[in-house]
Amino acid sequence: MKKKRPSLKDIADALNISTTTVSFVLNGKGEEKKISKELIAKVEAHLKEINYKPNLVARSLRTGSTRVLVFMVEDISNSHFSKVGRIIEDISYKNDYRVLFCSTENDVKRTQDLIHLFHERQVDGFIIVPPPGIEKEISYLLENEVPVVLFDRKIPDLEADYVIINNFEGAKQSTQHLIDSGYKNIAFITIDLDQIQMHDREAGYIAALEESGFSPNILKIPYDTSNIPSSREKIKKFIEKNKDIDAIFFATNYLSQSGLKCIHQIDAKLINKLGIISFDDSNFFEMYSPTVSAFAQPVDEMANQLMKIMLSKLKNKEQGVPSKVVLDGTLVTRESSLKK
Amino acid sequence: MKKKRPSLKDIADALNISTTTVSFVLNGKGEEKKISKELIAKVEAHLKEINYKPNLVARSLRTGSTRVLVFMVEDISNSHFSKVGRIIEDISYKNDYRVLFCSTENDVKRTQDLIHLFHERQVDGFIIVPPPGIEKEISYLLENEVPVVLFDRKIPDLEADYVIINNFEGAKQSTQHLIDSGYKNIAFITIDLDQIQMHDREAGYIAALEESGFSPNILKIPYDTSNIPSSREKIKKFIEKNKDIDAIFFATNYLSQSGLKCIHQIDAKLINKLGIISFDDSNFFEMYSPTVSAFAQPVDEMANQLMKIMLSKLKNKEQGVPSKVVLDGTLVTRESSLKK
DNA sequence: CTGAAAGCGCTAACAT
DNA sequence: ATGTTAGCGCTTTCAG
Repeated sequence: MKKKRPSLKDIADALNISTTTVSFVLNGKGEEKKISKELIAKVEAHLKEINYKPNLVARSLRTGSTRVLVFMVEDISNSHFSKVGRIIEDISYKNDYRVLFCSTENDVKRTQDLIHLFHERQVDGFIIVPPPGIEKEISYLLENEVPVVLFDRKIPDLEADYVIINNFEGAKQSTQHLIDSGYKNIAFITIDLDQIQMHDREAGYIAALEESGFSPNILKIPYDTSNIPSSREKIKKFIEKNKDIDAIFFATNYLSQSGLKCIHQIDAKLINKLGIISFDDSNFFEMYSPTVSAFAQPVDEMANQLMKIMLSKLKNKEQGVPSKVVLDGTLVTRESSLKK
Repeated sequence: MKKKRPSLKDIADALNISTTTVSFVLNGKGEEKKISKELIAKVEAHLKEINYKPNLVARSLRTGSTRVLVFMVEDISNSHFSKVGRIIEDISYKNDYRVLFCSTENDVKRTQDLIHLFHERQVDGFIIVPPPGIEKEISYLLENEVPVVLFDRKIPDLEADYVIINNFEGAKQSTQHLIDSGYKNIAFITIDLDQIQMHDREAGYIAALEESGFSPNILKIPYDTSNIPSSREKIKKFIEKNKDIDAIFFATNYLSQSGLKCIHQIDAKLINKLGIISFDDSNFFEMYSPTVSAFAQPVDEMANQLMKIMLSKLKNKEQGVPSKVVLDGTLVTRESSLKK
């Protein structure tokens, strides 16, 4: 049963009217264009009957807009990002945009490919968690007046809109919380990545310790191995070597998960002696035993701000001064950071 | 700096040649079309210089192909699906296709929207984990000769290609493993969903028990609440009520994760007394304490078969008899299913 | 109130 | 060896 997809023209021919009329009805402009009630009804009935689906590729070529946005994050399966994504999707939908999700894995090459892929396919806007080294592609988009909003981290020296949180304050508060709980020897396990949000978290950690007269103890793991055995080895060795540590502050939620596993491997009882807190929350933390404290980012607000900026850029092609939004997070205290 | 995106025509004009020539060079058909080396070099140099990006929307409209595939699964963040997705992406890339990922959440409405969204945008093929009730949309795609391959589950009475695993055998083997480990009172916790793969898993469980003369003990959780507190309550009550249970077989990896949390809440020591096995593996199971046994699906092979079928459908528009592939999984035994 | 027709950027059959 | 040109399916201006 060979069914050539029906086109607007086919419909017009079948009804003996012009494609213009069909197009107007299709786009709900019937009233506006003063097409008679009867004709509108007739066309709509026919559209329904043959279950007509317009060819949006043709429409996009004509209108110059795909009504598609792209949401590119480090890892869409990370609950922090997927929660933001979900809200973005809702807001977009209400504004007649669809959103495509993808993971950069913090890999420049992959991110470049994705940006080109979507830009060539004419998506209308990008919301991006930029991996290190992606400045050039972002600038390229900006020069071509493609709406771009960064989040989670900014790119220094780039005049782009962004929504981030105050990483320094968050890290400082988290560290302070451990200090307040009575921990005295707090280690910081982070990713060895030259990104501003990581630097800020480290600085916040150090600042809190210094105020209380404690000294920092930092382990940096290479990013590319953060999910595989070798990084776990590093964490394991670090913990075994530093017997005096009584608490650990992990710089990201996935580091915490790796770390928790290491701690368990070293000694099943160890987890109950150590104070633990994680930057970024995770569903997993509520399931773990003990439940894990975290510094949570304001997911709803981030998504709302992101879309507010994006929609305004989509509306006014002329872009004024970039919006630079810095939000505050919230400390979520659970069992892992109580004094043992 | 208003930069109108350059078109093929702009380039042709700039170089004083025709768009045909530029198009041929752009598509690497220069040699084939016997365009002189010098001209090819000149055009390529210019393309590079202005960093030309073709408008793929226009190309797609013209060629009728977007070279985009869609991979729709229940939840792309579930490691079972994301692993398959990763391989699919690799194979697609090598064949010059890009793939878009999305989650159906097993929701018909959402899946319908996604199918329409992508079909209207003319994607070239769909790889789908079909939620219950999606038959009509799948048939629609089939009738319109859009390549579709189902996986993880088939739709009874629908003549579609699919790649699934032998759920009955897998469940039977898993149950048998618990029996072999000495457990005598094995419960089965599953999702109350009228889907064939769930029925098969249940049947496999029952078959194994019957062969050994044990009797089944099944809890069915409504799907829509599987991730939220109420389902955990159900699991909790079930476990508390059935004190004699010495092992539990969870029908999916996310059920296992919920279940593990419940078990922990009831009694932190309980997990060490109960035998646990999960259908579908998860990264989480290696991290948990104890590590969790699982019946793992053959991820690589599934992805390869899926793409083999998809690529052949993409090549030969005429579709013959649907390919129906049923694979075997592997039992991965870890700490949780050893005799305690 | 409705229709004719131009054109979005690209490809490829057909000319030359 | 390179150019001319007709569309792909749709929107929208302008005419009637």
